[in-house]
Amino acid sequence: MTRTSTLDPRSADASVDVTRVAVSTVIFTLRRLPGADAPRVALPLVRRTRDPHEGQWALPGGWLDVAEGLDAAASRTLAETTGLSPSYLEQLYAFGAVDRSPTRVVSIVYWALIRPDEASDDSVENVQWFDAASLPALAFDHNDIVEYALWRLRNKVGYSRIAHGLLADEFTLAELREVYESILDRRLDPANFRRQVENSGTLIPTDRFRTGSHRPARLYRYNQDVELADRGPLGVRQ
Amino acid sequence: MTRTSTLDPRSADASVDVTRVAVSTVIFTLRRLPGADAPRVALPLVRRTRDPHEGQWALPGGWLDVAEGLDAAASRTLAETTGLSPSYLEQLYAFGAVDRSPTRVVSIVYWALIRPDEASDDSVENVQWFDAASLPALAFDHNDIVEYALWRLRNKVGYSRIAHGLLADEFTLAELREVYESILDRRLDPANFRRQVENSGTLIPTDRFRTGSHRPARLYRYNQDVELADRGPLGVRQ
DNA sequence: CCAAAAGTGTTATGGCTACACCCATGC
DNA sequence: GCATGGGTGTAGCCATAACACTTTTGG
Repeated sequence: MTRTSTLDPRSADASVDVTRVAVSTVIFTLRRLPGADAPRVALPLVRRTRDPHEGQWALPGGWLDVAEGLDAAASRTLAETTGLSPSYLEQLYAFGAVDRSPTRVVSIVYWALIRPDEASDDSVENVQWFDAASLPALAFDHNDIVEYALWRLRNKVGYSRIAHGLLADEFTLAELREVYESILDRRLDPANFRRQVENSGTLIPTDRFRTGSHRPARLYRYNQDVELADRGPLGVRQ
Repeated sequence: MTRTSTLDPRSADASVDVTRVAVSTVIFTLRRLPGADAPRVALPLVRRTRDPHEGQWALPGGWLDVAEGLDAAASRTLAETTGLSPSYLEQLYAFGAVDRSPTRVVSIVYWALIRPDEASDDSVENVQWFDAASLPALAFDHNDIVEYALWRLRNKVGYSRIAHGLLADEFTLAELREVYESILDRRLDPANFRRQVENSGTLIPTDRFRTGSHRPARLYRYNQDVELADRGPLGVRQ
């Protein structure tokens, strides 16, 4: 492959009048704040160290490499900027307004879920976790993007089983219910929730129990035969 | 704005090692075939006149201009290649597999609906309407893309009111039901369909009736106050 | 024993489905 | 009149919601 340096789409030369393709990801997890009872939706942001919006917080991402697919680019840029590899990753939307950046950038945005234990806090430089409900002013149009991702998350939790992407392998029904309650921001009836999820066939009961408080709760595993979400005819393409 | 000709992303020079951004659209309409009872889902394809897959049928589209948003590019390329302007247009997915084209192309794909009366057949050169259920082998990964768009169409018709995008301003309940039946490929109970759609509050009854066969059927209009589909916090952005 | 969460049972409600039935028009 | 689609009524079914109730642990 020949590559002329001046044509490298990853160069930050603003005088070059081309459209560049970036890939960003909105990663959600649940965080239990010290004083709070219910966990909250949180996401990691990266402090920008370069000119457009330098110093402001932005979604993790990077330029699309000429020799990699979109999904691969999302995974790679995510790992490079935050060190995270999500349990669930799905394309969200392509943002391409002319004025969303000083230079012309089309961003293919992904959204992802990560288990709380995988969200290694206080590790990588320039990365910080924020409460999704109270974000600062982000770089570019990233506030809008997060808002849209949150909408998709709340929507999708209603008709698919993505909530499992926020839990460890084994979990109690109360923990699963807590995930739904945090995302939907309303209480669910424990009795009805149990029956719904039991009848869905997505859970496998184990012989183990979570002890420590009151009556022990049975631990469940996720039934891998049932997909997290119906993505239609799109498989692991890209 | 300065533009170096060799950097023009719209040039078809395959030796230039950059990622170019294209915009394509899957446009659906309903066509009543001569001998058939029920209308069928149909879409227009464009015969390729250039090298990659020359002579094969492909989705209408074109290169993204540096100074236009994604939605605008979809509308423009659609009008340029087919002369159509849809009643409903929504982003579908960004396709960016490395091997989907000889040169690296990321395609932002839209899907659209058009009313049968607007689908001016036999007009534009190199454009032909195909039955969505029996397509030939298309250029690039366009067969997969159409399959995904059909999946989205069938999904979305279940929880939104996009079916109106395939009808004229005034229509009978039987005509609206026929749209649903064609997309979902199954019969719906006329009585239950009537009640469902009446209770949804999306229809405004008029004083006019469709005559010509048997008992006249009341004509309805679409209630503009209710959106065709909930797109979440994304408005008319781009 | 008591508090609290785990887990079960029961009833009401509302939407959907199936289908019987009446209405109005063309022929 | 009669065939046909327009339009209404109704009973069964099933998922959900609300909530009373029992069970099992920690303290």
